Amino acid sequence: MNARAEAGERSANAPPAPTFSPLYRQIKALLLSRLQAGEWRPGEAIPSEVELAARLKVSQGTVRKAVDELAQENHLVRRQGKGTFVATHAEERTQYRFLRLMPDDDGAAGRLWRRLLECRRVRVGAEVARALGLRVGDAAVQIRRLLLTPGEPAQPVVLDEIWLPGALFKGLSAEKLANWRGPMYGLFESEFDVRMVRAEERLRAVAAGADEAPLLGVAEGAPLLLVERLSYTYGQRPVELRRGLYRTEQFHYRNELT
Amino acid sequence: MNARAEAGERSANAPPAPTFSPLYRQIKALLLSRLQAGEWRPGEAIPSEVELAARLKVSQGTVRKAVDELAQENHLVRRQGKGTFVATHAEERTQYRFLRLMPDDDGAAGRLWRRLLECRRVRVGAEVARALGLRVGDAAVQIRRLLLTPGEPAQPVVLDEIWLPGALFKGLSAEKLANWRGPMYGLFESEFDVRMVRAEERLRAVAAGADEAPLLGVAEGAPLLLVERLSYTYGQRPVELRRGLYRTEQFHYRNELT
DNA sequence: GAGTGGTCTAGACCACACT
DNA sequence: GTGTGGTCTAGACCACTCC
Repeated sequence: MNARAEAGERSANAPPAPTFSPLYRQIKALLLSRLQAGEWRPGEAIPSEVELAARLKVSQGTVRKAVDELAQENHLVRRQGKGTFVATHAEERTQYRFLRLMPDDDGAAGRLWRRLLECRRVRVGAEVARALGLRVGDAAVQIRRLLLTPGEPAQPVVLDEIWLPGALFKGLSAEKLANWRGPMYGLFESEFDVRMVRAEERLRAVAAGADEAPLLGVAEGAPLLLVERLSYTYGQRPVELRRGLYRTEQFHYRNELT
Repeated sequence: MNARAEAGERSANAPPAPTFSPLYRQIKALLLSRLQAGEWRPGEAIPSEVELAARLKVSQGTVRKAVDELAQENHLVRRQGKGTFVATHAEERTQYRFLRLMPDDDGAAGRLWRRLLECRRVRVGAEVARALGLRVGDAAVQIRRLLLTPGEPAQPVVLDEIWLPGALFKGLSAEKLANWRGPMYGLFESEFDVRMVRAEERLRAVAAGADEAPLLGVAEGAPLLLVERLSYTYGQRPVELRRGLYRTEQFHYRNELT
């Protein structure tokens, strides 16, 4: 594809084009579609700005603006002197990008331990189906796990329940999950080619139910923070539903408003 | 000040300057300091890019990059064909910028009604003093209010408790608050020259206490979402502490993760 | 038409990383 | 040294707003 040609069409048309978009946005869209197609893997470098500019027959400044926006949106990571890389959840820098839970005292946040409770294939009900864009009865992987404070005695902090579309996560098993070191989203990237690019969360306060209370070590009826997360991959496609119950006596959910 | 001269010094020094910062960041800092000094009021236009470029003896592109970042950080608002304006909380577009509470069903969010419960001058205790950077015993304004669903019967949704440094909010009274239409932060801008620039929130689930439960129309011990907000003005200076208790049966706290 | 921000270009030079 | 991203410039032209 030649982005410049498209730009030419744009300006050539007499009436104000209804779908006008500047050249750098066309290039941004092109790069996004290549990322979506998996042309470069997470952590890999994309071609340099000068090379992209030469190939697309535009100036380096135009490529730069496109890449700037993609970096801003966490699709790419720029590293001066080295190149521009596809963002990944498997790196120190961006690990737990989506985790907003923080210990009250300290900011550095000693990481939490994981304990897998369950991982099985299920058929989805109406609610999960709607959220993930599936049909009722479609296959899904359901995971339940605990996050606990490190050390002894380990205190449970989070009870997560996760649903993933079965079609995308074919070989996912309890064993794979248990043996994986690092963030779960890193596993999704490397084993299933699913990259989370953004997520929406809805928070509520709820009372602990009879099922959850013992797992979290609280009394039935104790207040818990319910965090419902819907994660999206490229193209606004939802690929993970997560329902977390957080104990917030020693931890809090941190948010920055700008 | 001549930004260019500073840039000259920077490059002239033989050793790598420890405080190196690119020209556009110096200009950004300059503009920020002028905003902080109140040179232009919220909603007013700042000088055009060409004018700033001429005055500062830099190219328009450099000014543009500085303004771009300030717009990104919500200090300025660009309007094509009109100019660049100082951001304000008093506008339709940015009203309730910091309010993340949403009704479950609908996205458009019918706005909530306010009922002022209390507004009085107090001396701050240790906790509030620390948060606001005051000394124990310093003066503060304490506000308590309810947010309720519109219509009849009105359902209480939020119980807010707010502390403001007394020195900054000298003439603030229950009357002023009650008569004000529009967002509270708009009142702070126009009457007290205090502009909220960013905020940090900490969320927890708590049980309704004996004091709050009747005000919110819930049973004692019912789960509530506790939202503690610390708002900052220019220069990382904290100027508001807010402690909100949210009922989340029909509403939720919405957050976007990127 | 005049003035504003928005896009695009081409070229120079700087800062950083690898080799 | 070579190649990468980062900064800065100067100038052209486009899109939008208001008069």
